[in-house]
Amino acid sequence: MASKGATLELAVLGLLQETPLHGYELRKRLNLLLGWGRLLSYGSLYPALKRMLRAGWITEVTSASPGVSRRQRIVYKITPEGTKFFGDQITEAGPAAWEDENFNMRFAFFSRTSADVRLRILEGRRQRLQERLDRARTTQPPSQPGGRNGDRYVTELQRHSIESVEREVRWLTELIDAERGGQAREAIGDPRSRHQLRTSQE
Amino acid sequence: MASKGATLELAVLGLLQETPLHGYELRKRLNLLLGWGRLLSYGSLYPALKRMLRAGWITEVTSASPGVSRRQRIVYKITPEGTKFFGDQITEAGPAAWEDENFNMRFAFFSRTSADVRLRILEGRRQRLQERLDRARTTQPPSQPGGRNGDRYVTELQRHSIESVEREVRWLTELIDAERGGQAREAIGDPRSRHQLRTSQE
DNA sequence: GTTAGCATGTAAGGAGTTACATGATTTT
DNA sequence: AAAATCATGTAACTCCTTACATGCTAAC
Repeated sequence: MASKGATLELAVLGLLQETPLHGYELRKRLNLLLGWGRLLSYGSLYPALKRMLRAGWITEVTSASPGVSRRQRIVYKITPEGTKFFGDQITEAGPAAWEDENFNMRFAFFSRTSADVRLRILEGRRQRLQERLDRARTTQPPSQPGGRNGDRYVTELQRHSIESVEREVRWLTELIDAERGGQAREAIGDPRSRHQLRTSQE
Repeated sequence: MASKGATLELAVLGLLQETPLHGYELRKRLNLLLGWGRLLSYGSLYPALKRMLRAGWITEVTSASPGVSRRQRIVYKITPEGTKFFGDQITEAGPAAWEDENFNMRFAFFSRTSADVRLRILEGRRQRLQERLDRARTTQPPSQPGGRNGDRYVTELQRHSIESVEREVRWLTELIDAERGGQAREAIGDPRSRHQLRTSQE
């Protein structure tokens, strides 16, 4: 039953793994983490938290210690079962991991993913996009299906879409190289790499 | 009632405007037109066609003339009411037109949209993306909300997302310039332009 | 004291998917 | 004759949004 689209649940567990949080704060962080489009609504989040409570992945800890703020809030903590579920899901490098809706979330939690799983997810994602490109390139050239061949705007839209996907493929390739380079360097002790992940200044 | 998400309906009407089609073929064309991700399912398309029949936007024309293929198929034709509805919707240059889910479809039918509406939709879309960028840039720098500041992968994901949006903004700017250039050139009779839409070879 | 933002929820409904069910036609 | 693909649908379900409803607390 919990095999399909547990994206939201997983993201919540991922955040709670770092620190307990209440719903309102959770929503803000989820919007930063997942959402480059629509914002998550409360009507989506709170019922999800209820489901997760019932599943035993999280527990309510009504903020009893009015330390910083005396505002009462319902704080959620991850349970050992929740940690296990998160670990299991995040470790799975199957199709679910490289679908459009899930990939970004999986990527965001890559720090808690082993190197080989990271690599397989990145490669699976690239494969998926590559297939999409192949389909697009073969169905496009002959004649637009929109009646007369080659509506200017339709053509331009498709050109831009293809370019966007190509760009993402290049990005993934760089990341894959970096992952492989990282592994190789770990193995042979070489700190250099051209395709490194940009590290934050510190 | 028909103000919200009539994306699928509109796309169907747009295609039927060119030529009558049956469901199966419609799906294939919609997938090319709209879908750079998920494929439209029959469970979504056929009920939509039923709704549109009830609304009076299309009519069934059971393929009585077995010309090319003697296979019987249900062909849908757009009605005058459907044409009117499509025209009204496609003319509206409001927020609905530059949302993520709708923009591509609106763009795909730009050939049937007047120049001023095209321009307003492109500008609205660019504005929307610009706001998204501003939000992203201001909430990002100080310290990641994910606990310790700057998880490498989260940072990389956000960098790539911002770059993607920036790229789309540049694309829109080029298109806007092209539209304005086109209008200006029409007015003053100058055939030159650097930011022209790529035209198909013919 | 009133506005803005924090905080938690529920009910109704929209939009789509998956899985199922069926059968005709074309290609191999 | 079998397999692929064309073609049309329905039922159950998932996931999410909108709109509503409520009340606290901090800042101006």
